[in-house]
Order: sequence, then C-alpha cells, then structure tokens
Amino acid sequence: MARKTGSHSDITGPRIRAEAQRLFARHGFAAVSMRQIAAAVGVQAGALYLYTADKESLLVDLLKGHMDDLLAAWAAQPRGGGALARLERFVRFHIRFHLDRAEVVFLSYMELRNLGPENFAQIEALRRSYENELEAILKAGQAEGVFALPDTKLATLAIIAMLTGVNTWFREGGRLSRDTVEEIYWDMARKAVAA
Amino acid sequence: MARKTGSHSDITGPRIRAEAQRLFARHGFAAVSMRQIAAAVGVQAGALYLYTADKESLLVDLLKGHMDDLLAAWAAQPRGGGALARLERFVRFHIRFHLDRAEVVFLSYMELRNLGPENFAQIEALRRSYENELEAILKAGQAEGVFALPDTKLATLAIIAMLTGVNTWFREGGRLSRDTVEEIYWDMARKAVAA
DNA sequence: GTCTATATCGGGATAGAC
DNA sequence: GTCTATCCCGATATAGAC
Repeated sequence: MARKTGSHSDITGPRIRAEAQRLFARHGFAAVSMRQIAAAVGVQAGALYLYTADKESLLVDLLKGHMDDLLAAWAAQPRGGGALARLERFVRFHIRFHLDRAEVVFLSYMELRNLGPENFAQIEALRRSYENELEAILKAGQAEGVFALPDTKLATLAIIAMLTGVNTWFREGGRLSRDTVEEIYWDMARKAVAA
Repeated sequence: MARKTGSHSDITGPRIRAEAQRLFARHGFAAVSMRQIAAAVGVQAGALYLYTADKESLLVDLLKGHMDDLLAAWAAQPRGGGALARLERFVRFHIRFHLDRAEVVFLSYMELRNLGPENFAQIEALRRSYENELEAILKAGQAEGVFALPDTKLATLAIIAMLTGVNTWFREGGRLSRDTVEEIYWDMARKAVAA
C-alpha cells in the first residue's frame, strides 16, 4: 500500500512517530533503518526528512513527549491526603500509566545511549523530576512517622524499579488482570516502606 | 598499538570477548562494528572470525557465560537455614554478584532482542532457573508462615527487578558503600514480603 | 509533499598472501 | 594466526523532477 502523491502533512508526521516508536521498541534504535520506517508508513525514505531533521531527533521527540505526558498526567492526579494515601496513588498511577505505554517506556530505558549529551541531559532532568515526586511523598511519610526508611532516595529508586519491572513480564490477557497486579504491587510497596 | 604477526590464540580469544563486552555495553550491540572490536583488541577485522562464527555468537557467548557463572555461584552458596535466612543470602548475593559484573548484566537486560529465537530461548531458560531459586525460597517462607504473599511468582519478579535496579544508579565511590546499599535493600525486601 | 536517483560512507564476512 | 584486499550490501542523507 505505498502512498501515492498527495498532501498529507498533517497525518504523515504522527504516523512516522508512531511507526518509529513501534519499530524502535521491537528491534532497537540502532537496528532500525530510515528505510524501514518509511516503508511502514508507506512513503519513501527521503520523505521522512520533511518531518524530522535526522534519526536521533525522531527518538528524542518520542522520549521527550513521553516524559512530558508522564509529568502532566501525574500533575493532574489528586494531590491531597496523608503520605500513605499519596503513595498508594503514586503506585497505582505509575503501573497504569506505564502499562498503557509499554513501547515508549521500553525505549526510555533502553535507548538513552543513542542520544547526544545535550538531549540525554534533558531527558535525565525530566526523569529526575518524576523521581522527586515520589521522594517527596516518602519524605512526608518519614515526617509523619508512617514510613521508616534509612534513605529516601534509595527507596525512591527501588520502588520505581520494582514498579516499572511490571512492564517486562505483564501480558494482556495473561494469568493476572491489571487490577490484581496493581493490588499486589501496592501491597508489597506499602510494606517495604512501612514503619 | 596494532598487534604484529605472531601466535596468540590463547590470549586473543579472551581479549576479543572482553572488548566486545565493553563496547556492546557502552554503545549497544547493533551500534558496534566488528572493525571497532578488532581495533580495540589490536587485530584486523578478518582475524576475529578465527575465534567467532559471527557477531551474534560473540553476544551469545557473553550472555550464556554470564548466566552459567551466576547459577554456579549461587549453587556454591550455603544452602541451609530458614526461609528468612535464605532470602537474606539471596538478596546480598544478588546485589554483590550483579554489581561486580555491571557490563554483562546490562547486556543481559538490553540485548536479548538481538538473539535468534533458539539462542533467546536458551538464555531465557537459564534466567527462569535463577528466578525459580528465589521463588522456592518465597514458597518455603509462605509454608513456614514467615512470609505473606498473594503471589510468589510476582513477588519473585518484583524483588529481582528491585535488586537489579541497583545497577542503574550505583557508582563506585559514590555517596553509599556497597555494604550500606546491601543493607538498605535487604531491609526493604524483608519488609515487602513479611507476614 | 512525495517521488526517483544518487552521493558517500561503513557494515559483515571471506579469500588468499605471508 | 594475522594481514591486506575485496565482495556485496545497506546505511543516512540530499538533489532535483513532478
């Protein structure tokens, strides 16, 4: 189904990003060629350069867009309550948000190496902002006396690693539903930080 | 420092694997060329093929060797005691072993995609064996009544993800020593599974 | 906006001299 | 066992026609 001549600038751009995300996640950034992406979209390789400066920009746009979405979605969550309630909200939010975006999450963890230093630093800063959201909750819990943690930064990284790990094995329609998984992980996270 | 003509079959093979591991971990399997590896070793590209059938074999040998080492090292650990003592041993062993081999651990998580189906299956089977070691401990703890887990398989994956996550941020000479990190993670893991 | 064609480069792997 | 030379292929990116 090769695309014939015509004007499609409004839909070709998003389709390029979508196919790039799919292919990068499946085969790895370095293993995917611009020709492959173009073929998946249904245009010729040269046409891609109307929408992206180069291959790395394609990746950066995906990763930055993902981090922006993540921070915006978290900012839109309810904010009140005690540390325990806030932690529960974070755990459930994190699992749901990341399971819904498995491809780009995978990219965010695997393909940072393929970024230039300035792009890398930018993504890292966004990630640190997100980590700080969780650490603030853990610190609040320390102050309230409901959590007992020797090091809130380590606990932050440990919990995020544990939660994001769901993405590596969860399969839709498998043995466990999302809700069940959410429940089980919340149980473990809660106990891990408890006083 | 290009290597001059001579016989070095006994040391060139290991050096090729060592440089391949370093380069694959740093830049990604797909992004590293055989010429780069050869240059790092100090031989010409053609000479690599005296030691490896192709590029993928180089990767497979590294990953399989790592998994064999991991299972052998765990098998050599003391085995007795209650579930809590065994879990503590596993947690400390896992963190130490993985921190000592950051490069190949990184490869084991990132580059499985670059393996053919049969090689992939082989590595996956080894990984599952290792996971089963932890799950057996968790099941024993359930039976003893010292752990309370809705799903031992999930808890296995959650704990391993949490522990392996140390590799993504730990830097030698940083704020925390290995022993401190081990201690903090053991504290969280212990509480996460506790009855 | 998309196409075909191409410039330029570097990849994996092999052949044959030494 | 290593070297040089090379085959063949596919990569990114650009130029210019339509």
